[in-house]
Formats: sequence, C-alpha cells, structure tokens
Amino acid sequence: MRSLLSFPPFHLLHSFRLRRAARQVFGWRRLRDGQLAAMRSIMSGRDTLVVLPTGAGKSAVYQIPATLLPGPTIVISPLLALQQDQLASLNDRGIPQLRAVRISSAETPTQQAAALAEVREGRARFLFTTPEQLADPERARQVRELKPSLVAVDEAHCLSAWGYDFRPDYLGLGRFIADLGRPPVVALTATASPPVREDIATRLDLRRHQTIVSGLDRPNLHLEVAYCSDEQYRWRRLSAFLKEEDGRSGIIYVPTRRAAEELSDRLVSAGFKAAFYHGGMAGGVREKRHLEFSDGEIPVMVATSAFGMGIDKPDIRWIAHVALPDSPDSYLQEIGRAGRDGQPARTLLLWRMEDEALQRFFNGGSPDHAELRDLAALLRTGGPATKTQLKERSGLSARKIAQLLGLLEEVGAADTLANNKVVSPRYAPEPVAAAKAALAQFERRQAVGQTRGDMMRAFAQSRSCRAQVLLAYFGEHVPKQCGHCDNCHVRPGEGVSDDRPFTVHTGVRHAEWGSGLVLGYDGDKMTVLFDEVGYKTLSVPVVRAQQLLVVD
DNA sequence: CGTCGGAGGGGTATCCCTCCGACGGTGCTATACT
Repeated sequence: MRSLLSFPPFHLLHSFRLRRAARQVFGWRRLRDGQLAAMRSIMSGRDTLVVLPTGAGKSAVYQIPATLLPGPTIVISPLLALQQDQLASLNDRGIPQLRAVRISSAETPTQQAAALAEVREGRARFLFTTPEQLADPERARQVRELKPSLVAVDEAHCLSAWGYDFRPDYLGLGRFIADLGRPPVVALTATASPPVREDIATRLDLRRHQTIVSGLDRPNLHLEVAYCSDEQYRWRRLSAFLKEEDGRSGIIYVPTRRAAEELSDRLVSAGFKAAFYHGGMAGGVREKRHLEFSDGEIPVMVATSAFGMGIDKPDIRWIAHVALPDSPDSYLQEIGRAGRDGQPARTLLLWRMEDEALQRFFNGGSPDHAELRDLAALLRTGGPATKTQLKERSGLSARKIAQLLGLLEEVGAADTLANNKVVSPRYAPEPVAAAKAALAQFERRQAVGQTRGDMMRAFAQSRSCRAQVLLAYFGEHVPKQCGHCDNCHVRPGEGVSDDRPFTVHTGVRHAEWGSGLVLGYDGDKMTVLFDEVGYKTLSVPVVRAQQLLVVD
C-alpha cells in the first residue's frame, strides 16, 4: 500500500491527459499503442527513441505532449521543405497551442527575431530549426534562453547516415542538448536497425532512454526480388512490371543522377508517363516535380535517394529499385513509402552484383594518415582555431576538415569549445598516435557499413520469407511466414530448416568477434549482430560442428 | 570498384579494339552578384 501512496500512478494520469489533448487539439478519438507508449515516456521526462513507420502518426508523438508541457519544444529537422510542410500542417489548424515558427536560412534576420520573440512570449509553442543553425554559438544561446521543455529530433537516422561526413553539424547536437541543461529528448525515425539506434543514442547522449519500436512489418506490401545478369534483362523486367502497373503511381530508385535522367528519357520514349528527380535540379523544379507526382500528373518518378523524406502521398502503389540499396535501413525506408493508405502495393528489387561497386565507393575511402597527423599537430601548436582558420592553415577542404576533426574528437585529440573554436585537449595523444587511433575508429565504422551492405545482398539472395529476413535485421522476430513476398508464394514452406542451435534473440559469444545477438535464420544460414564487428552470416552446420558460438 | 567516353593504335573493315582517366548521393549555409 505504501508504494501506491508514495508513487501515484502517473502513467494513468498522463494517458488521460494525452488522450484528452489528442481529442481536443487534433480531434482524434484514439491513439495507437506505440504512439501512446512513446508519449507517456516523454511525459514522464525520459529520453525516448521512437521507431514508427511514416504515416503512423509519428509527428503527433512529440506534438501532443508538447501542448501539455510548460515550455516550448525545439524541433530539429533535416530538410527545409519538410519543415515547411510540418509548419503549415500545425499552423493551418489555427489553434494557439499548436502555433509553430522557424529559424533557418529561409528567414530574414527580422523574421528570425520575430520568431524568437513569439516563442519567448509564449505565443508560439514549436520552434523548428536545423542542426546547422544550432552550431552557431550565438544561435544556441538564443534558443537556450527560451528554456525549452522538450527537444524533438525528427528523422533521427540522418544523424547516423549523414553526421560523419555529409552534415557534420549533426554530431554537435549532443553538445547543444547538454548545454541546454538536458531537457527530455525524443528522437524519431521510420527505420533504424539496432546499430543505428545505438549510434543515435550515443551521439545524442540519451540517458536511460526508452526505445519504442512498432509495426515495422507492412502486410499490404508485396515484396519481390529479381537477380539480373545484365542491363537488358533488368530493362525487360522493369518495363514488364510498369506495364502491369498500368499508370498507377510509383517510384523507381536509381543510384545516380545520370541514371535518373537517362532511364526517364528511355521510359518516355517507350510510352510511359515518367519524369526524373534528383538533388542536382534547381529548387523550383524539384518542388514542381514533387507536386506533379503528388497530384498524379506524373505517375512514374525516376529518382535518386533525394526523392524521399517529405513525400506523404498515401496512394503510391509500387516502388522499384534498379540497383542494390546501400543497406536494409535505406531499403525499408524507401519501400515504406508505398501503400500508406493501407491498400495493397508492390515492391520490386532488380539487382546485379555490379551494383555493389558503387555502394563501396559511397561507403568512402580511408582518410589519409598524414593528413590526420598534421591536423592533430596543427591543433597542438596553433592554439584554439576556427574551422576556417584550420582550413587556411592546412590547405584541406572544409568537408575534409569536418570529417577529420570528427574522427580526432572521437579519439580525444580534438575538442570544440563553447565559442566553436577547436583545440587540442590537455591530455591529447601525440599526433602520430592520434592519427592511428582515428584511422582505426574510421575503419571500425566502415566495417559496420560494409556489413550492412552484406546484409542487403543477403536479403536479395535469400530464398526464405523476405519479411522474416528483412525484419530480423531490425531485431524483430516474425514467427510465421509473411505470405506477402515472392518466396512465400513460389515455395511455401521450403527453405525453412529446423536446425536452430540457439533461439532468436539469444546472446552469444564468438572467439574472435566477441558478443552478439542471434537475429534470425535463413535456410542453413544464421545472422548474428556482433557489438564490435556488425552483422555476420554464419553457416549453421559449421557453427554446430566447430562450436563457433556459445551462449553469452 | 564498374561504367562510360574519348584518345590513339592497328591496319586499311567507310572502324574495331584497348587503354586510361573521370565520375559516381544525400543539404544545410554564407556570400557575392544582378
């Protein structure tokens, strides 16, 4: 009895208030399980990592609690176009508790000051911004003074996918949150495998966080994969597929901008209503194409991965891949855009062994030992310096500097001060040792990137139920055959071996690779996710015969 | 690491083969011009 009195059932109170807010503010009569659990976690002041498919009301997970919290909510989101849509959807409701403003390069200094004032005076509840804005110490100070009650990191997988080289300011978010005095943080994404989740939690420095994963299996998506020995065969399969789809809306993912333009031309010549989309197009044209696709004017969009986040067309009927994606994370994210209305949709992966070459290139070449060493030395001798100064002194590009600094920071050979200057910490390793450690760090991460590519190929080559194989990668155990993939249809029941030395999700240990988690079985192969070396596929008979794994 | 296009050699086919180098995704932002 005493425990009941000293610990009132806050979760019941939270649930009641959340449901009431959902009804009053959004007009929703009910919340899904995953949504409510995530919102309760936020209300209890815990850091929360939410993995929910897009279209499952992911934004509401932070928006509804935000209306109940005393201070404003800072929403960090990667794309300005995406922010634009989210701002509009909040402000169009005309409810004061949902009023949202933004600070980005798209606002003038006057508009930025006005936005800050609106939040400060309690007239706006949400402040949208980008990691790049928060990298400016003055901007971070302004945001800090707003005393936010919640920080929401939307599309949080970007942190892991982009932070290390493409958009390094993503890696500064952990520091920004620490300087804020660590209000509750919620990180949201549609797909994140266990290593990516761990990466997000580490980089944001989440504390005793709760992870909520829900509904990754999408029974209305039919999964199909075909190996293509040459380009002619790939083209034949693709055009046959498009004829079957007969004008219904869908996306063809290609690996390069050039491929997008060329394939689109070829499809138009063959009589399909197609257009292309990639990151090299002018902003206005991109927006127009996006609209034409949403309206159904252009049913077939041939695109690079640039055509992704921010697409909320509910009736996309198919997704085709004319290349192997870099990871199951990207693949699930991309096919997940089909069939958001719950109606049946098809996915077709047309792949060649040769596709992997490009992925290997994108996975990146090793940084130079000498460059790392010289930069570490420069930090030790030159005193605190801005990135621009370092760029001048070293002669390296801004992007290279950011990449190298990130690695040096991870091994304790560099540190960013509050004024955004970079220094060599007091007990920093010698430049040569620092370069060696940084290189090892890079190689470790690249190896994990490589195992993700390996898992993508393993998925493509698998003869077992596709959903089982794909979701095993995400740590989800699908107990029954999915019944919505090519392998389930063609050979129901075949390829399933009963030889399973460990049950799924058993912790195991390998002499060389250390501890890991059994994720699933595919015929006589098993997949294990190791803490240090990433995903590995092992032969079950070999594991048995040589006793490669023991229970950890 | 593979593909593509141009250059150049072979050898004399209104051009074919080989070699070599370039290229390959994702977006924020600040700044300098019109």
